[in-house]
Amino acid sequence: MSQNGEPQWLSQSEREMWMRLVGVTFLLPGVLETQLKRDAGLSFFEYHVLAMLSEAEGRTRSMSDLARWSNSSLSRLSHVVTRLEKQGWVRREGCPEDRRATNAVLTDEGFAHLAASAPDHVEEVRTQVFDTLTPEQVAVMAEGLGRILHQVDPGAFAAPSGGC
Amino acid sequence: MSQNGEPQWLSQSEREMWMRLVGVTFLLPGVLETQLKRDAGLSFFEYHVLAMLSEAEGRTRSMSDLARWSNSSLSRLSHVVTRLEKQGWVRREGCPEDRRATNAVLTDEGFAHLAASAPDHVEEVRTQVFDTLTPEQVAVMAEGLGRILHQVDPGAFAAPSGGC
DNA sequence: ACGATATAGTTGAAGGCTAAAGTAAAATTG
DNA sequence: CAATTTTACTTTAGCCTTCAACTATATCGT
Repeated sequence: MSQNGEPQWLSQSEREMWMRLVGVTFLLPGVLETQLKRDAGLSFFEYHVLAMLSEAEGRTRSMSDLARWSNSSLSRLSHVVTRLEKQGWVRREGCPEDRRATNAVLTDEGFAHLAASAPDHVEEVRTQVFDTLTPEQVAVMAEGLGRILHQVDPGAFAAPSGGC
Repeated sequence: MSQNGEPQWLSQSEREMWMRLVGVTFLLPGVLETQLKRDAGLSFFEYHVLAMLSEAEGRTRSMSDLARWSNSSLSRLSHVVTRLEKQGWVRREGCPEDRRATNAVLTDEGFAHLAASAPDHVEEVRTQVFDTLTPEQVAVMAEGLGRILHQVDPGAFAAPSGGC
């Protein structure tokens, strides 16, 4: 704990942004998840995992890389991949070169399910987020959010593209 | 589910912002919570509930209003208030005027604990978020996040200030 | 090459969140 | 004014996440 004098409280403008950022982080995932759960039987996080896999070379990533790309701990990812495996949307494969590693592979069924779910999801994202913003706001927010994300986790989205 | 033709996919710029917003919503709460848990024994959500109470008239809000101010469902809030009550930081009081309603009141101990925790928390927020942003970015992001939040939940932060 | 350490991932238990159902009181409607 | 509906909140059960412990393999230092 710090032992300073008066801390530097947030300015009015910072406070306003902060309250809204907290609101968005609390509420937006739930809203998106409602649509996804209803239409695709997926949680927001599960969808994101499938999406990150679908964009990798060979639709394959090592668990560690997939964890980085989906902003999650390895433990959380492991549990979720187990569930996705039971649904037949993902398959685990051992890596021959490094026998500690496991690759997660998006199955054809998983890809088909993701492809079927994507249009409605994107439409929801557009409705909830981008329809309310100007292109200039999108550009500035991309920059600002990028800085925050880099501060919070310098390793986010910084992984190779294929399997192990 | 929609039955349109090709959906309107995200542009490059939108996609970039989207990935980063998802990253921030997934990771930022966890980072702040690590500090809060260590230094104050509070989850990020619990801290936020106490903070919203501390700013209300008489440090009192009805459960419904507090739920709106803390971006949560009534159910989630009810569970959390039960925990905070066990710690002695919040007290429940029935409302005489409307006997369905319950007021949550921040106790003196709760206020003291919040006051003791606030400086470190604000410093962490500053480090993780505001130190990386220019004032112009803060202003634009406040505006953009406000639009998203209003779309996601028009009722957010739109409640009276005192008890029931 | 050997021991120590780091990396990759899984698992089980504990606790928190969500959704659905339940309770009770107020407001509305015929 | 009685019946219905709405509002306010709590509770239970099930699922998900987190945390800590564990296994196995690879790498590093000497």
